[in-house]
Amino acid sequence: MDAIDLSLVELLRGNARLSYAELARQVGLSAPAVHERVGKLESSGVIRAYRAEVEPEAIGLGVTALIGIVEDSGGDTDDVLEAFRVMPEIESCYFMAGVESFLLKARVGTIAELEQLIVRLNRTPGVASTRTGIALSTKWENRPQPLELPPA
Amino acid sequence: MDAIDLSLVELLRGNARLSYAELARQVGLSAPAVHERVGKLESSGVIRAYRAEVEPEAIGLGVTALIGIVEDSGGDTDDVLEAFRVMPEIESCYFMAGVESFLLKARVGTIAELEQLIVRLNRTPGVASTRTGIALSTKWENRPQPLELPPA
DNA sequence: CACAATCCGTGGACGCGATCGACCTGAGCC
DNA sequence: GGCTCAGGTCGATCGCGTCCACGGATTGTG
Repeated sequence: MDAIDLSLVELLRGNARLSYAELARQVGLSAPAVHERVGKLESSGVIRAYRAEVEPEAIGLGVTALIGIVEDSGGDTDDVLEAFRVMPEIESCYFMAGVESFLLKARVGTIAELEQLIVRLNRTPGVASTRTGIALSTKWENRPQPLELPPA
Repeated sequence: MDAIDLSLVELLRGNARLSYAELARQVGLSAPAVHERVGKLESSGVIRAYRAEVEPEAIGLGVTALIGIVEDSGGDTDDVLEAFRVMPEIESCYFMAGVESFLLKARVGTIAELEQLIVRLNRTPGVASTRTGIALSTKWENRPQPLELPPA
């Protein structure tokens, strides 16, 4: 991970569809060299995926909720996790410090669907209680932050 | 937005670097037709961006926090928002229903940087208090959910 | 020190993909 | 029926992706 790798990562975070030729021009290498570097970034797991970011309303997912989960004292955290994993509405899942073991970001089409999701969560073995907050609007999301070179 | 557009969106959410030729094969159209459709999806705002998803630790952002913000009764929400907008550590910003007006997702390199961020947030005019939760681990994040065709 | 091995790059070649323009077809409308 | 328009296909051109052979710097070693 040198400075050129960081530049490549930053460029691809801004626009994942840049051609290798364009990346090469930006970082001052040849296209094959960039191709190889990006390949290594992918296989080493630095770059996990390339995703199109879509307006959620346009695909029928207009309701965003953030849900805190308190675990049962007797529950198995891994079982709870697996139960969450198969719920497609849960887009993000963080394991947290604090009373609430998990914080989930979920997206659904309607409030009714959100209600059903919450019921399912509360019924999940190992879940003691849930606390749901509704996002009235998303000001921004997953904004890539500018990278700074690590102290040389 | 017909079924083919939805397929294109779903394919690009899974892999933003698919070629137009490959997309064309998948949806059963010609490459120029796909090119035009995708162009329209972009300019109509359905597709907002193409981003490489990067392992945060690899770029020195190993600490993730979720921060609830309670606003001052006298504060101006827009001013608070603008103050948040210029803090690059804040990757996501949701305007919420409930006592906490905002929920922020922030990423920093160290706990010390998180401390500084929280201090800055508390000093921001219009902010009455903050409540910070630290993510011990991210189980998954921004998982694209499978699209279902809207009821025809 | 000389040498070999390795890493990381370049340049050339070739086939595929992106993209443009011309043309075709079906639906909606006078 | 005939116009118009939207949205597609086809064909051609040009640039890009990708493979390969080669070269220079760096490092480890007898």
